Amino acid sequence: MRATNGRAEILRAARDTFARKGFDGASIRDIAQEAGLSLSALYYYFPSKQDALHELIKNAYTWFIEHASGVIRDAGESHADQLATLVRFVVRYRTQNTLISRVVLQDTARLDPERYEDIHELQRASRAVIYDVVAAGMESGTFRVENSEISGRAILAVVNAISLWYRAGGPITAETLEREYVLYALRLLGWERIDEPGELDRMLGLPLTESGEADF
Amino acid sequence: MRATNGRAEILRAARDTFARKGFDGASIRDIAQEAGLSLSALYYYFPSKQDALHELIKNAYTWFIEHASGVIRDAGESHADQLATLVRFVVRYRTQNTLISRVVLQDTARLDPERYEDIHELQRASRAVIYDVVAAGMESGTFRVENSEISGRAILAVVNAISLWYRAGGPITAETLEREYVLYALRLLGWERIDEPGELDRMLGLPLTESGEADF
Amino acid sequence: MRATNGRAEILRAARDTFARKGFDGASIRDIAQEAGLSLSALYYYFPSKQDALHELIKNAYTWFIEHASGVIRDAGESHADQLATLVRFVVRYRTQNTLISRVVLQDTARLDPERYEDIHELQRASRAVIYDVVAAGMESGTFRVENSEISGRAILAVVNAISLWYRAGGPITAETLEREYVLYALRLLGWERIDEPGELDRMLGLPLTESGEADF
Amino acid sequence: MRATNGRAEILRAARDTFARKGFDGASIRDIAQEAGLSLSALYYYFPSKQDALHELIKNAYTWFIEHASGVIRDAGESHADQLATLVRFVVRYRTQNTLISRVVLQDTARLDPERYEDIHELQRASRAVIYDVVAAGMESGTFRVENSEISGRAILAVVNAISLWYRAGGPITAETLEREYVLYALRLLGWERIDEPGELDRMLGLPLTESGEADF
DNA sequence: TATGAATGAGAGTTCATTCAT
DNA sequence: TATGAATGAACTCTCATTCAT
Repeated sequence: MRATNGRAEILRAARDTFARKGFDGASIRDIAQEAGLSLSALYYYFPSKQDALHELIKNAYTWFIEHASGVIRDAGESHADQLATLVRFVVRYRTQNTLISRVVLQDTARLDPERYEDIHELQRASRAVIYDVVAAGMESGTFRVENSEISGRAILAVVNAISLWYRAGGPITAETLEREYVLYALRLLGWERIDEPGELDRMLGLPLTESGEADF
Repeated sequence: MRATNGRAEILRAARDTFARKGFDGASIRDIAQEAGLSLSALYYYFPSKQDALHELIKNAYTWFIEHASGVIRDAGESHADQLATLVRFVVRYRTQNTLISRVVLQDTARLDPERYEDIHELQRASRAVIYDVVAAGMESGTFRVENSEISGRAILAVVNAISLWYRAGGPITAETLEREYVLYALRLLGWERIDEPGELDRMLGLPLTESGEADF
Repeated sequence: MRATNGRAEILRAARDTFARKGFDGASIRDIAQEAGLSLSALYYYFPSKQDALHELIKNAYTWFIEHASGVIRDAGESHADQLATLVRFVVRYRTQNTLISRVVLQDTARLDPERYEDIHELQRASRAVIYDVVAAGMESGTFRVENSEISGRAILAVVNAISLWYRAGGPITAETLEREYVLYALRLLGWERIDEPGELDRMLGLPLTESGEADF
Repeated sequence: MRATNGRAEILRAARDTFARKGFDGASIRDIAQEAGLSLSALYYYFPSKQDALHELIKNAYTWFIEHASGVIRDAGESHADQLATLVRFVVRYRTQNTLISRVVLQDTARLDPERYEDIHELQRASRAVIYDVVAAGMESGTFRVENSEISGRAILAVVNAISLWYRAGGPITAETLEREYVLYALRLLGWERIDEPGELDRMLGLPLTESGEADF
């Protein structure tokens, strides 16, 4: 008899297998083996491979959106502080959840149109979290860029790419990334005070209780 | 002569099909249909699906590396100018070659170990083009960052992501991206002069004869 | 008490599902759903799908044989009257029990050899009911046919086919069928008096207390 | 290398296997084995199991309809002769093509709605062949029944049932069936002259060049 | 050059069935 | 009585690939 919970175990196995081989390259048999279950057991919990992928991606976006809002709220009134905290939060998330991050990045396009619908909305909402902070900073005169979507997307591109190459225990630490990416993001947005002595360190000292570790 | 150039037609079909469905999601039959050829015709030109992917990716990297060096050379001595020109070149490449860009980005990981070997080298060389400019700029005091790999990778992440969302004819033009991304890149590297009046426009006026359009 | 009589409910569900999809096309899950029970509940009552089919068919034949004998007995001494009454009885049965009739007709051949054994006997006995009346009529000079099996089987073919196309509420009523098929059967057997005025009506007026509706 | 024609061989194998096990009970592997081909070879010729069934049934109805019309034409003006010839033709068809007959009878209901559409039309047309003769005979006063559909369907039921029990080489010959069924059919329709001496023999002597053996 | 025919392996999925509770 | 969880075998169908022509 198995100790672990079937459903969660399968999601974990699916996540790992998709991350390694891609959705189409991962067979249901691969996932079953990774989960230590029989092939047909997967079908007891998920009606199809697509459904497993959908749940994985949905959970990831949902978790991210829910926690990101709180993180910004806790960062105070300053738009620069909000953005810095958000970048730190995403860096932590991406470094601590490389596998699901990779799946979301590379396999969302494999969802069939039907199952992509709600994910599309979540994607929007997820991107809006950063776009909104940038837009607010633009209006308040904090950030000097012309288009919050383009600049927001640029910042996202940088942090999202982490999942493609980052490896825990490698030469580049998560802490280094946190520091550098906060610096890059604020420079990119034209917030010159980031280069004043102590300013970057102050931002890295802002409270960020969220560990960034998702529980699925 | 051009009518049914088998080999080229197949590569084009493979590129389009891989871009749309991913390597594992694309069947050889899909490619044959897209190419307007019979299944077996593909095997006359390519011993396997992996070989087609390999050739596609190899061509892409080779073309990029060859042309990028020239682009930098033509940009003159200034490291800032070199970097700006390089960014402009990559933006043009990514906006004009979205399909092959997508394949390289999403399907390089599907190459079998054997065929990945030389590609790995090309990837390195390709990244080195930008790392080297950044490193040179750091040494000369032009750029104020601590790590050329981290900052170079950040810039690459921004421009490479273009292929994931950019659509010709969409609301955001390639010209806009060129301007914004040059701005972001130089700000990110701490080159403050980019925000002086006229400087960005001057850089966008630098000669860049390369169209960015690859011929495969 | 009747609310969820498991066994009976399952038999009903199996009958309906087999009728609609055929034995091999019907899954145990289909039946469970139709019965409003869990999959495993079926196994509490029936050791296998084959057993459910077997019981269904056995019940049908048994019920038919038991009641048919009585019907004939009640019809009096005349072989023509006996046959007419028998035809009427079968027409009623087939129109009122289309589902089980369809199952018996189309799925008896799906019984495995072991379980077919006793059914085979019941089939024989069931057919013998009509063969015997025809044979008796032949001996008494009432019917002018040469082979009671061939002619009996012909009459059976007509009435059995009802289940394949008859639909309650459709343009052709059960009463019409009763009248026409009695006429056809007696004509087919060469009993010319059926065409004398009033004779058919008299026969349709013969007592037939059996409703034809089986209770399984 | 195989001597036989792939497509035809597969149709034959499908026909035999469906006849023996039913559409849902027959696996594609069964058919492949029966055809002496690999599993996947079947898919070279037929896109799906449903398509093979559809083609089988379509061919059968088409062949029948095409030949039946000619048979009636050759039978002369007499509606009784036409009907007798038609019955003889169907008896021959059913005794000589038991397998495809069984498939048509038992597996037409397994066609998916889409593929059933044109078959439905063919069924209608096929039944109309006999309904039309009966109706014509009714109008001319030859036949004394009230409803051509009901009586026509009754005659069809008798001849169609042949495929369910008839076995070449068994105790009952095809010739016997031809004679008996012509007799039954005409009696059933109230054509009393069939019982005049020599009449039945004359009818069985009518020309019927069609062998009844279909070539698929 | 190019194709039609064929194949073994493996894909996702469903099957009847079992068993501990 | 009834169920949730699980399984091995089998299902239809698609895969990349081969080969004779």
